[in-house]
Amino acid sequence: MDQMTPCFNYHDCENCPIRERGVCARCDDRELVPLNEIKYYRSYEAGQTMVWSGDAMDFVGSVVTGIATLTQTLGDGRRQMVGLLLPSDFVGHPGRACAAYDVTATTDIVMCCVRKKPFEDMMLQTPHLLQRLLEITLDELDASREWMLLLGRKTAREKIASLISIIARRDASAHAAGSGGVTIALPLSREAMADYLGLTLETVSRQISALKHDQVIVIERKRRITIPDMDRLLEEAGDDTDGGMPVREGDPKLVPRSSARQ
Amino acid sequence: MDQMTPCFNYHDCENCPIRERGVCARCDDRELVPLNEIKYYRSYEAGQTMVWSGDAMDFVGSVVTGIATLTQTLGDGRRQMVGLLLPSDFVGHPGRACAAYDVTATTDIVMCCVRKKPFEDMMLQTPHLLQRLLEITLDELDASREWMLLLGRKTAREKIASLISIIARRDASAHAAGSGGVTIALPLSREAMADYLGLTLETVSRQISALKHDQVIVIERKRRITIPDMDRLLEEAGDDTDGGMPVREGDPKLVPRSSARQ
DNA sequence: GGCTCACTTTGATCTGTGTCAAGGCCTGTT
DNA sequence: AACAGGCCTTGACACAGATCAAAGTGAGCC
Repeated sequence: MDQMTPCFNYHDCENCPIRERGVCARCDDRELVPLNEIKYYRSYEAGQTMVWSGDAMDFVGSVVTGIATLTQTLGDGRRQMVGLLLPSDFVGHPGRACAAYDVTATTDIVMCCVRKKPFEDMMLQTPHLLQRLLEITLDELDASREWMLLLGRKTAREKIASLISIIARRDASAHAAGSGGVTIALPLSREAMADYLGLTLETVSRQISALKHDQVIVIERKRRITIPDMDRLLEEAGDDTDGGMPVREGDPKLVPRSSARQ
Repeated sequence: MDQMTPCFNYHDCENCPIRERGVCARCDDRELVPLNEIKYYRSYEAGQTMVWSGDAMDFVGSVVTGIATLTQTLGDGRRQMVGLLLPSDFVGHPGRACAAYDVTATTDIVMCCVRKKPFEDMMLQTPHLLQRLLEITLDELDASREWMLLLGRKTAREKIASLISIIARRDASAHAAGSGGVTIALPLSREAMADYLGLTLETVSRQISALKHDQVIVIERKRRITIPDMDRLLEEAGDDTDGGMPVREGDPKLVPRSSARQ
């Protein structure tokens, strides 16, 4: 339902930037041939909504370059981002006719698409495709469950620290800064971060300021930060596998109760 | 690491209560033969932890009867339930050695298990198994994303109403009560509900009392409630696809901002 | 029947984060 | 240089839900 402006030509999959990680990663050269024939590229501009939740969705696709988000919306407009799509991530639900989320381009983006029916047919004949899609989906599921822990139980400060550390971990372009630190570009506006973290934009801004004040992060430009001490940041994120003394089992009285978010 | 007390005998899969919905649902009789040979049953008592997060997990399995939960824990003890396992649900991550979550039996439970290695091998040779597992995983992913919306953006009252309506929808044993209402058994303690919803036990209790006071639900016994008017409950849950007037696009000023949970 | 123990409810108070509102800071335009 | 329009930050205040505390309920046991 949008434009279709292929902005560059990967005519063959050989040189595709996501060859190693996409749904096609396990396919051998022979299997790539039919895929090559039915795929097509689609590009969208930053800010554009690629798919509306509830609309018919007749294709599936992979992000080749750029970043997109999956969001869900409540009747009254409250929004929650439920996924962040980076290059090689897959969009679409084989076997389902309608989109379950809004998909929005955060940056200019290029997708490698296949119409749903041919994709489903091909999947039935190509175990390598099926296997890889299962792997990807299982990883997504783990990631979204980790996010549930963040949304349900972390404080605003921990949420921000977690988001930054996740971006730092996934951002291939993150490169070491001067004194052993790491510099990253935030691909999201404060509002998008708020939608991701289940916070308001103001709280996001305040917590970023607080982390800056406490020198956990250094603000280069609004969308560019450096992390002088990654361990410190991970500590702030709260999910270091064990805060210090190794507890578990033992006297249940020592185990604090859940919650603590408010 | 626990007991292995098969408490009943489904020696063949034919009569298995989850034959229609489990990972094996798409397998034909021929494919069932090798599965039949490598599967084994395992049962656990209510309250027992079946798997500890981080421990080696050398099997995968499906819930045959009973209910279990997946939970994640932060270093300081804050807990978040990330999945509720009902009969036919699948546990385990092929291709991963360690469990990512604690798995705990909520009721007495029987699992149909297969050691991981044989399962993986068989999956490579049995597309029907692979296909069904992909379906199950995609559905899980959708469910967990819906839950992210709940955790990030719903109020306590909406969370409780959502949980009750989800249980009502999934509970096969839910049967019509007298005047068109539905009666269900809550399979969870208040504390478990709190862990699921990202709330405290006290807030759960208060909101249940409030819904009772407002006659959205009727409390039979503490763990048994009836829903006189399902539509009313769904309205309280907040995610009716559209609160009334069909908005979207149009004047952006009319779209309220996100958040509203506080 | 009375006791225990686990679970649940209810009350009083506190606090983290939402809400409302005002400015500040870039980047592009004329 | 001045202006406009997006973000982003900061402040003051409100309130939903957390926390601390105590009492109620009900099933199992002697």
